Amino acid sequence: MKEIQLDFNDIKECPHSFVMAVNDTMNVLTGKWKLPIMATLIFGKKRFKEIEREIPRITPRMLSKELRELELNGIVKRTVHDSIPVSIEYEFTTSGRAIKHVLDAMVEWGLEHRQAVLNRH
Amino acid sequence: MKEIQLDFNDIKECPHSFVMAVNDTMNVLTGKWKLPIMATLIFGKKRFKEIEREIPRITPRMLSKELRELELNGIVKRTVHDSIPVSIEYEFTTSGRAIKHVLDAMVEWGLEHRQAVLNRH
DNA sequence: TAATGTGCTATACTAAAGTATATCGGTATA
DNA sequence: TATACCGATATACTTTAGTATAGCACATTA
Repeated sequence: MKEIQLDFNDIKECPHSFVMAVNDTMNVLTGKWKLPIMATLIFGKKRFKEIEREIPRITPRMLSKELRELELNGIVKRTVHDSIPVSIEYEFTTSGRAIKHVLDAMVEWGLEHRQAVLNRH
Repeated sequence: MKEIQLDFNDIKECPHSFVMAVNDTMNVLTGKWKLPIMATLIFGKKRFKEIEREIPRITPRMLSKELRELELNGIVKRTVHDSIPVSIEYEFTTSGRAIKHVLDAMVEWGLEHRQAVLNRH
């Protein structure tokens, strides 16, 4: 996982902590399968194969990779149940679930912007 | 400019228009220099060289490319003043400026999330 | 015993994003 | 006349992101 380092740092008038915050958020959301994966977890815990089945063209490699990134970023919690056989569950952390507010803002702006663009033609 | 097609479509429970809205927003924000460029335009119009000077390591190729994308996406307006020599100015569209609400949500979540992660250790 | 499900990883590849460097036609300035 | 600023574009390259395909250890079901 390569952290995108937006070269924002040198731009005045914008607190450094804000820049870092936006970078953090972008790093969480960037990646082709991040949002589909999060969408599957909205209504609760899911197992690897469940997520895989719900996202049509994803490969296990990508699912594994993106889940690991989400876990490292503290968005998703991975729990190993030591039943036989072991089952493994993925779910949002509290902080991870809160990213919904960002998505809500994106939906709102996206809808408005699409209208604005259409109205110009 | 390649449109990221998040394969979100097949996931039930989420209106298709919402998915498109989030995709639109992500397409606008994705790209290493998009946010730095937008940051320079917050306080008003700027010329190509002004933006270039304010963003330390950007190359003219990338600035040109990202500005063109922002223009195509209806975020930024490009105005050619036919003075001699011509000067060209870039500024936010109304709809473009409104993306600030999304950035605000990202700042808020980013700050809270960073705290949440720190508190766990 | 064979086939199937679970939760992955390894290797090799293609495609997309970003960088480096040079150049261009016009205008203004020394 | 030489130099520099403006707003870029062209070509070639490297790096990162994503895909394709195979396989593995273990357990269950037929």
